[in-house]
Amino acid sequence: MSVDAQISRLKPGRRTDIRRENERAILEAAEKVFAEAGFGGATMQLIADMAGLPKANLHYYFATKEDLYRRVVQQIFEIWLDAASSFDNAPGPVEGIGAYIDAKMDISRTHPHGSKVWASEVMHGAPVIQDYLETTLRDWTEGRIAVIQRWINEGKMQPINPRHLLYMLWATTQHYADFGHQIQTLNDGKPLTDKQWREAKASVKDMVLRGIGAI
Amino acid sequence: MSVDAQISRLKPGRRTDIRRENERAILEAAEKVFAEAGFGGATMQLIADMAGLPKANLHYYFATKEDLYRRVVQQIFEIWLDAASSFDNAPGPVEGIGAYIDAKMDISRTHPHGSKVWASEVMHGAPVIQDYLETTLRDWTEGRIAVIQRWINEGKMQPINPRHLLYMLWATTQHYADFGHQIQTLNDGKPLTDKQWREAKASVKDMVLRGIGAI
DNA sequence: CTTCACCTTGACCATACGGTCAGGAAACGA
DNA sequence: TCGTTTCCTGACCGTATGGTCAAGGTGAAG
Repeated sequence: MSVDAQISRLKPGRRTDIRRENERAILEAAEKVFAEAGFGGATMQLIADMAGLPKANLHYYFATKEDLYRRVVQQIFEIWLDAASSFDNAPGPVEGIGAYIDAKMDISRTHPHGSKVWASEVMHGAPVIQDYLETTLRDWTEGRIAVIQRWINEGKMQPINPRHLLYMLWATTQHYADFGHQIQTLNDGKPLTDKQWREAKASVKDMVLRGIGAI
Repeated sequence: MSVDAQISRLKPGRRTDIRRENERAILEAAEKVFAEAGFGGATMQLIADMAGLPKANLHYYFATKEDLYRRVVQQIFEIWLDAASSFDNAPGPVEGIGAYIDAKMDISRTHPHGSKVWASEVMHGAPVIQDYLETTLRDWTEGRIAVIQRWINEGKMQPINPRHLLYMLWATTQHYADFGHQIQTLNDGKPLTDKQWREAKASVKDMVLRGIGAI
């Protein structure tokens, strides 16, 4: 570690703090605006207002609207990859897939904006993160398919098609974020309560795990 | 008599035809452009080019961009409502829900653009079709919940939460349209073949029907 | 042929947007 | 205190977009 880095760690420094805090505020505002208006409908002015900064200041930290958008999308992808670890080191589908559903449902509740931005990005043909789909996501998917296939071979679940199981997991869990507005409307216009979220998670886990013959 | 003349005689009238044909072409182009670029990213010029008409002509048939968009969204909603009839008059969940999955999966394949437009609309808070959600969709949902509850009471399936079953059906079937690009990327960049679509439908039906204890 | 309703479209306009820039303020090290 | 780097921001610019309009074309009815 360099001397500079040591000093930097001991004394965070006003400068560093300013940059970090402003970038954080901008990314948070951008995530919300991109989610609610889409890339084309979002404006730098609106993001700036929501972040409490002049528009010109945004361009100081993020050169272009695309740069800012790319950062937001990457952020979500990393959160999802982290959640994917729930899958690993599980003795069987009940624990592994159960934990994965729990993790993805929690993210749908805590990061609904990010989920929508991702969905929008993919729906528009993934112009920004196509390389991630072809590398990281593809590798991750193949790995989990192998795990699921192993569970099938070990007789721990029915011989279903692992790929379509993954699609069902993604679709179902992300639906609670992406279509949260529709769900809220069908819930008398009120957001799901803690109890209702627990019920949702339990329902999804029950149907999926029974559907693959794991329970 | 020529074929043209025969067709011409069958046609109700040139005027009506022109309007119908142009509106059809505009709506078809608009559905695609709105799906691929979002409402904010779509431009009337691009829709016009794709429909093969001057931009000013679009505004002759559809006063504003919002009007055109609204028509596109309503069109999809009606298609989905039609598919919902698969649910009715079924003796049990295997036939009713099985047919509904078939119908929704077919729509995901034949109308991927419309599905994306709908998803985008809901994700952005349903600014245009909120009233549909609160009336038609809510009524339809309550009706199907009653049907599912009846099947449960009759012992034809496990006592799962009907509401979350519906969400799972919507999420899973529409995923094949909305996230079609991601699925294609994970399929070596190639669209699903007929065989793969049959496999997808079978997998979804198998997992769902088993998940609710109907098979 | 004339009339009239309907259709077509190039040219145009006001606005809003992404992005730039110059000049100044604030923080920091020496 | 002084010099240097980083940060801040009002004013500005070129462009693209949704929408308008007036003039002209077209076909069917009488």
